[in-house]
Amino acid sequence: MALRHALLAALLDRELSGYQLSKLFDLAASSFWHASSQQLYAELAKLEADGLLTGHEVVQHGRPNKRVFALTDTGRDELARFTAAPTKPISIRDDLIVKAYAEHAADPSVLIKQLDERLTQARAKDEFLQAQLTRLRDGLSEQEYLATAENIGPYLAGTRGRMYLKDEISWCEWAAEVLRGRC
Amino acid sequence: MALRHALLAALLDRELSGYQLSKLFDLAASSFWHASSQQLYAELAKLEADGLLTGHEVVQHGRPNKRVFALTDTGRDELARFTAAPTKPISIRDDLIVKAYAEHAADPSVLIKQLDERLTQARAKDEFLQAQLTRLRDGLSEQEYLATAENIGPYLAGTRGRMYLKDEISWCEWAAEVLRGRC
DNA sequence: GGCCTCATGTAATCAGTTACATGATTGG
DNA sequence: CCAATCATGTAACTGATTACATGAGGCC
Repeated sequence: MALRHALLAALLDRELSGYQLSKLFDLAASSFWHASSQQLYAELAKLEADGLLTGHEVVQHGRPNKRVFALTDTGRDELARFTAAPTKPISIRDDLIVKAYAEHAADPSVLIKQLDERLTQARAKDEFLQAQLTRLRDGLSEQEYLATAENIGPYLAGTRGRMYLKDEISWCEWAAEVLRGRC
Repeated sequence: MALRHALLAALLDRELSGYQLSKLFDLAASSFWHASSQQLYAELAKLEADGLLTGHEVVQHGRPNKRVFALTDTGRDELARFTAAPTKPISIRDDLIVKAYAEHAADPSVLIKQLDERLTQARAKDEFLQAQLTRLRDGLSEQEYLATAENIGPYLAGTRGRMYLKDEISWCEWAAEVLRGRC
């Protein structure tokens, strides 16, 4: 039930369909949580069955109809309860770091290739995310935005996502450089 | 089988027991992978059954005997194969970021408390990890160490871990400050 | 005598991934 | 007519967590 609260948070002040949520939780697009569409539809059904969400059909023309979901009062309470509960720290579980750890057994060029690939991916994601944050700010400076905006949660989360991506970028650059220097 | 390769990497140039590995993969201590002791013993058994590791009893006096594990040639090959295979990017799945995303529904003071707690944990972990890295360098500067040391893998991985922790520290500080400024 | 570290597991459950599946509509 | 986007799932499996369990020895 880990995705559960991420879904409640995503639906906090808007209604979204499973498909729209699958865009938000997309691996490339999500700064705060990732989930596959299959997992999303399954969890949405559970959340509705548990009374934390209500879904209703939206008739569309020119494209298939959809079901959008909204928080119920119970859902809102559950989200508040979750927020107040102690948070366990996580650890990164990234195969790329394991590969770096095993550098001693690896062909350096193979490892460098992996680092370069990740670097490219991270740069692309960072650009995307930066654009999203800029759009959120809507012309305001960060300071103005954070002081005045109604709902800054997504901006706080997105900023954390960008920090992670920036680390990926600098670590990959640095590690690849170190390895190149040893060949 | 995700822990699998982390275990192979950890045993790359030393023999360790399940218990020693459980220290290495401890939530507070692990810069590159986390696993519970239960999971470790289960995975070690599988790895031995699959012929990637060999275990042998070490008789101790003053404390219980232990079984230490070493890589087999097959295990070493598997690790090389793993390193060369494409690496999927991961996404952070951190409840704390979800809580920040849901800031709009939360009591600010509750969220600030959560950020402060995480901040304290991250600082403690970072100090621990910094000490580990310093010990690895053994008097050398980072540059010297990285240029001359035999096996720099753990240092590369540990550095990534520290970057993550430093982000946690600055993000928690920043977000808490932003929230305090809005009360 | 009680708590901590060392040492190793079993069993049940939960969370997430992978593979497979379907069908409508829009745009080139 | 073919590919892309919109829209929603089922089923099998893998990986990780949680709860429970045991026993020896050292230290205060």
